[in-house]
Amino acid sequence: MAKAGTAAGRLKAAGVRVSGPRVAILAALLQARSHPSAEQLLDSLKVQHPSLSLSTVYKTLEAFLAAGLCRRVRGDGLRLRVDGSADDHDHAVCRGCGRIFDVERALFPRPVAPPTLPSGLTLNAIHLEYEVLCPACRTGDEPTNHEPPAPRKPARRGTATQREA
Amino acid sequence: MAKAGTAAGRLKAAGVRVSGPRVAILAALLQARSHPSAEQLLDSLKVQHPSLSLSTVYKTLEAFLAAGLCRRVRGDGLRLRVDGSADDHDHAVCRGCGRIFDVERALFPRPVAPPTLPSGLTLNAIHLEYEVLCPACRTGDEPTNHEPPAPRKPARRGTATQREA
DNA sequence: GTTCTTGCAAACGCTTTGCACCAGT
DNA sequence: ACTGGTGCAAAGCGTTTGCAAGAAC
Repeated sequence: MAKAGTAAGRLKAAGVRVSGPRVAILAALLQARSHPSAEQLLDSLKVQHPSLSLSTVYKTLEAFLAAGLCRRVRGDGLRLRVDGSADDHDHAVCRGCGRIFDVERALFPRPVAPPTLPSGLTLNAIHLEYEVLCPACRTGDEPTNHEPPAPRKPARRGTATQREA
Repeated sequence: MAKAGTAAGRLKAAGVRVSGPRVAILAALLQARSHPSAEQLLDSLKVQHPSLSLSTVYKTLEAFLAAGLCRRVRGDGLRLRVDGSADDHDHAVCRGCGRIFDVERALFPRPVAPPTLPSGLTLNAIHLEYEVLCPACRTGDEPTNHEPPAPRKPARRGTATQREA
């Protein structure tokens, strides 16, 4: 039986069927400092698992998400990004390059839950996200693209007063 | 010259060229209680502007975003949703049906900004989002889909411990 | 008259799905 | 032996783009 800390062990513990691809994907996820997209995961695994396909990555991630083995990150908008660490923390997204950084939740002391939301809404969770500029993007004033191959259409157009909610 | 409050007036004030479609789209945006997607906007305008095309809606929204006439909302994930009201407020997204509700910012008294983020990140903005259950989705325990035709793959799978960041 | 917008159609990127084969239990 | 994961290819959805005709300035 696999040791508790290993990827295989975690899979068993979560009740997901163990397989080569799954172990590899989970391992990559756990050791990833970035918050990889499906394609980034595939790329990082192509060397050891040349036969691995993108659809397997997606299906596997869906299984992991359902099992609570990773979390979905909002990030740059229109692409799936996952977070291998299960513990609660917030995210800081760089406006320039789209990279996602982990932020200790304690940094932003959040109230215990706002009294009542309008029109009978039941609060489920509060999601907090920091929009930041990372060191690399700050020095070079212009968005210095880095890690992620830049999603479909991230922060471009330095023209006018553009804002984001 | 168009009156200040009208859609045409706002367009002029924002320095965007005025045109039939633009006036119509902005008007629809301003009076929309929901936070429409591009396609929802198109649908709501098809009656009065049958020739309006989806690509025009997208291009127009991009112009509006750049001019600060509306804001992008994170919402349900993989679809563009816009918010016609320019003033600062937060959003509550229903986990069941994906509808987006406005929330007064005052409801969540946010600290003035956390001191420092890790590794030299410069704070740009803090985004706050409530994950809620709306009255309709709460009574019918199962996600009672409503307004938006349900995006690609929103909250489904009642199976396991699924979570979201 | 010049510049920008419109609308069509086609391309695009990311994600999902169907299906036959294969591996885990 | 059975259930469920894998990989391929194709479809799907929302969005973007190229281009010619037309409208705003």
